[in-house]
Amino acid sequence: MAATIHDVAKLAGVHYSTVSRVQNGKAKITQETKEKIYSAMKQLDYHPNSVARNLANGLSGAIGVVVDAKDAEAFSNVFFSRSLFAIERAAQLRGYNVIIANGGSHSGNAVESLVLQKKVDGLILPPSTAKPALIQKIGDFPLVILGQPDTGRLCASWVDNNNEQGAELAVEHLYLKGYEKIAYLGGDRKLGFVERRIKGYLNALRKDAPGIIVTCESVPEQACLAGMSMLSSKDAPDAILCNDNMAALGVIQAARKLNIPIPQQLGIVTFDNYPLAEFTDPALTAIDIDTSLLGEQTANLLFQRIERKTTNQQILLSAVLLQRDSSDRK
Amino acid sequence: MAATIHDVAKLAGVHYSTVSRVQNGKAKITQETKEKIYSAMKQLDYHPNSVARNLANGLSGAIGVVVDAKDAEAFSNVFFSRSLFAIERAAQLRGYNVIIANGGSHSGNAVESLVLQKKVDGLILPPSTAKPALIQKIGDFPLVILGQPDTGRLCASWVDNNNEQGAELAVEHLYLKGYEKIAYLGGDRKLGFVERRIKGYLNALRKDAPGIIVTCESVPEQACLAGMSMLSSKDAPDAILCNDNMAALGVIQAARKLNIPIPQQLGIVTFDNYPLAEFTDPALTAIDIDTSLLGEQTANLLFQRIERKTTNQQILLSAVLLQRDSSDRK
DNA sequence: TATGACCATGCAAGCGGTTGCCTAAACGAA
DNA sequence: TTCGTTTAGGCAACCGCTTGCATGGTCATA
Repeated sequence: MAATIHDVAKLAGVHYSTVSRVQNGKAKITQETKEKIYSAMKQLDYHPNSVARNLANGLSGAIGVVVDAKDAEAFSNVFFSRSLFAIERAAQLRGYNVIIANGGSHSGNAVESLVLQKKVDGLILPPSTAKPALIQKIGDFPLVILGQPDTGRLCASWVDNNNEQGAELAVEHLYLKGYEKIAYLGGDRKLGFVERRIKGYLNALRKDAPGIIVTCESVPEQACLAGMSMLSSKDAPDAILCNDNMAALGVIQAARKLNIPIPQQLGIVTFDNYPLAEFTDPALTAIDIDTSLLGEQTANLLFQRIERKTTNQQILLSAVLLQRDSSDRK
Repeated sequence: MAATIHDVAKLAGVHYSTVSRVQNGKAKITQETKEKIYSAMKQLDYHPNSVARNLANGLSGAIGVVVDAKDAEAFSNVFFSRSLFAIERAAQLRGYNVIIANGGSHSGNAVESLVLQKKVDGLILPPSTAKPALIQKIGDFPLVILGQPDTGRLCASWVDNNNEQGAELAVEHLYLKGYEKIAYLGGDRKLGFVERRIKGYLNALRKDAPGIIVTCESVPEQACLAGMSMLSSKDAPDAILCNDNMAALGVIQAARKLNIPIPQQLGIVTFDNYPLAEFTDPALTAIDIDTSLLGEQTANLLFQRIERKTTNQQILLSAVLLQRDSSDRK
């Protein structure tokens, strides 16, 4: 059986509350007493029981990261997993554990159970789970949304990358490279981040340029079809900003079928920098986000909320452009 | 303040131990009493405090999944994240939470703190973390290794996919397709699973066939170099079994540079079925593993160990071959 | 020497549950 | 009616730690 605080106290010849005080450091204790206690701890290989400690001070010592995944793919989602990595690191630094919970279709329940059963001190949620009803239900429980919520008037903290600015960056880059007619392909406009990307795209277009926007399912086949029809129309674009890597793959296929050389006659920039993007032929110029910073900021915002009830904050992180071959017209 | 068991008891007019008994279901309680209690619970929106419960019965209600990652990439590793998904699902089904912990370089410490501070009831470790010293240190604490440990004589449960059989499957497939001289490219033979794949490869080669094995760093550039030298040697292979998707990408590049058509003059099969593999040109025939089953089995083995101290078990899951274009010679 | 200030440590009441033991009520049999 | 059994549910100790309050000892000042 593992040693408890009582064993340490007995061995050190002090009351167990003294041991507790030495542990938490807050309270003046004689150097002599401290040393007796430390040596007893060492001797017994004492480690405080975190469950008991949490019960006593009404905490759980953990934060929950909720995923909204029907299948394993959401977990493999690079955006999610890289952020998770950063969140975990930030949490470890602060002494918190990270509990991951998949809600799937009924993530509301998973969330409620985590909160109501006091399993976590704070939550990180995806926008899809952070519905107003839920937010209201759990009151002012500390939570941060990882991504910008679709419902505009949501009273909550969130951290997101700046999709609008990312799209502007992409369009400006294409103009700079001498492309003149830029289209947007892919995504589902019902999704908030897609709409924001499109907004940025439209913002950055030249005054007189018509927006060409075609949405499609996020698989290469669909994007290829959409790309072929776009590229063979009479006013075909000479550059395409793709909503994701799957769309970009489809466009590459379409261009290949139509014998349009990339980047000479068609420039491509894609959102997301999945490992994939680097290894296509040609390699894809990508709008990348600092997922590590994203996760770190998210976690830190949450810790602030937990430890001293700060007000809600919203953070937007700028995207950067990774220049690769698909838009590198000399 | 959230309602406690005492509030429920008071409202229902019974002793709080009775409420506890109704909750856990074990004990005969009059229907009438039960109903009073249920209605009080509903009225107060009572949810048991899991921390208190855990303290009382000496558990933590969570399992730990340890990752050994220096950077975010290990988290994005499809093998890991898909397994994690399945582990989480299995855990949720059993009422356990999943705590993820990244050890990084000193994962030993993370593991110890989880165990010694009673934060988890069981652990899932990668082979890199499951060193004999650690295993010994935490005694017979329930743990399962996700992957086959490199140290042969390790007294522990583990679950892995059958790398040896996967390699055999690949070689047989290539022979069946009419390829005759099969090489193995990629990987680091210091890693146990690479060695096991190579063993399977050698097993399946025809009696008189010489093994051609070239290892290299797992990036396309290195694999491309290795592939070019292999393919331009005087006894070049007509098929290559790649240790991973990066190696396969490199081989595709090498073949392209040397104008060797795939699959007509060169067949390729790769280990791992990352999203990437499907979208190369040509699409890669891949040795795939059921990561979902892998995670589920791992979790279930752990729960068995936690709930009734079963003996250690080792499970090997068979790999399957996903036929795609890169080996599809008609 | 008496007085108060100060400080290290002991004491005990929680935190919110679980569970072994005990009791009183209910019931059946004689 | 009486006694023995059964059993629903009350009682209280316990899980291991935190923390407000009480206490006794030390020291400086008057």
